[in-house]
Amino acid sequence: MATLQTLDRGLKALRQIAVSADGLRVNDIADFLSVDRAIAYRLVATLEANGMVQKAPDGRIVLGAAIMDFEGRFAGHVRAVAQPCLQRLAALTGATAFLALAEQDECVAVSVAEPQDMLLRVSYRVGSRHPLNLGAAGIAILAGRPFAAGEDEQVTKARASGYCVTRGALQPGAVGVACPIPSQPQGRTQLDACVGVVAMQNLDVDNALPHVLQAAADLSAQLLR
Amino acid sequence: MATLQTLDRGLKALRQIAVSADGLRVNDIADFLSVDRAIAYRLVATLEANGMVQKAPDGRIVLGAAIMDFEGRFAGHVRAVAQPCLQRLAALTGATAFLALAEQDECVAVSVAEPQDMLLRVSYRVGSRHPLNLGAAGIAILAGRPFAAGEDEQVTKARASGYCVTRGALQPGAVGVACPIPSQPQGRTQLDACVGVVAMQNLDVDNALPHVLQAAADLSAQLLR
DNA sequence: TACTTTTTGTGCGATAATAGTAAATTGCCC
DNA sequence: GGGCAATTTACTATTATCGCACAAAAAGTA
Repeated sequence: MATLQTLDRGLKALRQIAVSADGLRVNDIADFLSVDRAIAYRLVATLEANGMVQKAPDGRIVLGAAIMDFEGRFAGHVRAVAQPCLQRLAALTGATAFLALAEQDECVAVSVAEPQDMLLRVSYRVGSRHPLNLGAAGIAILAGRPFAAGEDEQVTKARASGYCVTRGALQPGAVGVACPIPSQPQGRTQLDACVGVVAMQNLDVDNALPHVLQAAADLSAQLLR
Repeated sequence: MATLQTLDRGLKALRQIAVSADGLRVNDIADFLSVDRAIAYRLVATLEANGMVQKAPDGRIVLGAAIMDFEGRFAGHVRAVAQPCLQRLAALTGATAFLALAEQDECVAVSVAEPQDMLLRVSYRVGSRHPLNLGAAGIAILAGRPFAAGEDEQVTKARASGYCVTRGALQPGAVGVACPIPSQPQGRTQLDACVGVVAMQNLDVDNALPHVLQAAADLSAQLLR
């Protein structure tokens, strides 16, 4: 598949700028791409002309206002794609199904489906957030990332088993089951997201688990090409 | 300043894909850029290789998972830059100062500063959101956008005057003053954001207004270099 | 001040990357 | 299978890009 060198370099630079804590200098970009500084200057100039980056007064290059056009947009897409899958998951497990994304060091519920035929159900508000290291959802997301030194033992265990079960972590009496959305075999992108269900103590974990894993696989296929 | 044609086209395509409701087809991109379809295919292939876009099963091109690297990042930057300015604004007005961004059709509080020396203060939780057409913040953001047919009269008025005052819109007894963050003279990017203050009924609007306007101008200069 | 170093930016010719044509392949609907 | 659209490849002229070298400004140093 034919790719374009100049665009490829520009996108790699842009992403590197995005993930850097306080922006990059032109030299950093040139080093990162292993290209001459002149090229980096022209890449930056083009990114800047499109509003994707801007220069801080001290010369650091940081994200620009045009990034706003992307804020929330992928999450919105994820929500739309995930909804039918979550509804199926909720119906199969009789529990509240959710898809959550990592945002900085928090876990955000992006999409939720509640079972139709239950008298009592746990509701998990879309947009609600909690620390990543709390609850099945956050732990599952961490487990989807590469091993990090000093990580919680629960995370290591969840990475090995592919899922995570917590009881009463966020709410007394609530049981959560979640697993990370795996990356695709040929894909290079990792989603930093998880699917799961949450219910009262009566949740049948053994029944729910395979459905959650299946949902994760389905979503992976749909969201990661 | 020298810009790179290939990168420029790729970025324009990417942004167009982002703002489209349900993705674009290759033909749309070719038309939009006024280039041959073969070029559009190569641009898309490069964007796709970088995970910025992906092809839906039906051929539509939508944003890809790599966009996650940008989600929340610009908002985070905005928050950091805005904080000192908001603290000043809170001190000058004795009211709670906030910066809010539009996200889809909601208004999200991104950064908040409360006055130090007040016994009672209104708190405006970071991350809280409400419909854009409700409250001074949302109306100010709408007023920062170009005129839209059928928009609320309040918005039109706010666009003309450059600010918006609401009483009891979100909470009975609360007064809000907000104004859009203007675009820079030479800039082409619009921020879709607003600054403002919110307080109890005792807010001295005549005193606060110039400070709010000044804060908006300051932030515009800092965020939209 | 003068001098050095770093950072930032620009001409310009050679050349490799791209554009754009046309042709081939694939997938899909009748 | 045949027709049609979507997608990909092959290929060459062209031109956009590369990357050296050079310049200007800024920041540091003595």
